[in-house]
Amino acid sequence: MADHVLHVDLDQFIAAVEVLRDPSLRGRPVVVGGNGDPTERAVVATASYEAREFGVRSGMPLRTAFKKLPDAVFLPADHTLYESASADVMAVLRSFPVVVEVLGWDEAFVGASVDDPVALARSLQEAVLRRTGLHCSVGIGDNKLRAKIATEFGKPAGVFTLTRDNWVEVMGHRPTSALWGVGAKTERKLAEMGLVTVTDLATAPVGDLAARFGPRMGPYFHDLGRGAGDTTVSATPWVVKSRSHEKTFQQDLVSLDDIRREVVALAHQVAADVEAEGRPVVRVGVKVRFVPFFTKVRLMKLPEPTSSASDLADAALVVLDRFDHGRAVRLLGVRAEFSSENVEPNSSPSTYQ
DNA sequence: TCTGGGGTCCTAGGACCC
DNA sequence: TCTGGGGTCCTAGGACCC
Repeated sequence: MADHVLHVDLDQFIAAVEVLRDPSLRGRPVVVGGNGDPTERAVVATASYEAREFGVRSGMPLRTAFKKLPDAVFLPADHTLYESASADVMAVLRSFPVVVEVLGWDEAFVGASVDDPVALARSLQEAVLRRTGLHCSVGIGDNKLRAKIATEFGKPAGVFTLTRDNWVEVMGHRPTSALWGVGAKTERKLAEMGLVTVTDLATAPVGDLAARFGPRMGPYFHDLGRGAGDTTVSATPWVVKSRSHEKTFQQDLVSLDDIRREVVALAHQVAADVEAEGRPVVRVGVKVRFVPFFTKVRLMKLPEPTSSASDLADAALVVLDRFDHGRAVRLLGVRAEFSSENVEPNSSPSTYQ
């Protein structure tokens, strides 16, 4: 049982990996996203600190970034390179006597029973830097939520501790969107209830929250306000529940023949992932983003589980037929969902106050 | 400034059965 | 002929995160 939860987050991960590959990029504004062509339909995956100074942000259309900063270095996203760098980092973390739960390419929870978690954090940072050349920040908490939030206060390359002892002092006055799990939409709905700060949320009657957000989300938001959360750090690999591919077209698709052909192509990409996964698919979904920009998803339960590429493509076409066509299409996606049976159930989440 | 791609979880409503 | 509730399955939509 871990006494401390640490959250390790690589600083500027993608940009930093690109600089390692090409040291001449150091100190220059670097923007990674799409195919590296700033005139195409794509968004910024990462902007280096130098690029951020000019207002370039991740999620921003590449065309917008180009207008703000035409002299930046625009690079294509190289997933293979980032996966490899990520694996190196995780291996360094696992070389310590700790439990490592990977959260994504550039972050992980670390569970540890130690007397001095700050010293452990410093050791992790030093080892990651020495063996991979990458800087990271570390949050220390008494649960995952607090550790995750703490990391933001440690950036860049620092360590910050957030526990029940300083939760109210550090977080109480901040907007609810400072919480991991509260986005812009929820922040606005909470504000409509008069709940603006973290302390407002923490002291709101849980019944009011349940009435507004439902029997699970209401109490969940209440817990977030108090900083309560899961303490379990698990090294068990995550079992994926679905596989999908989607594609935004540089020119909108108009002809149904083109649309059908692209759906079949996406279904075959998904089928390749499904085959690699080695588990049959029970539902198939199709996503269509129509012009100008509204998105619909339709799903279908399959008559019986299958991994066959032609079955998946046929199902995707059946689902595609259920859309109202007539508008141009800017994005198509195909998703395959695996059965949730025969997957060990998640251990019941424990909370820590 | 025209808005990616890959995931997860929760909610609500209709259909259907008993 | 009209009318109960409860439970489960399925689908669409919303929200969030990296």
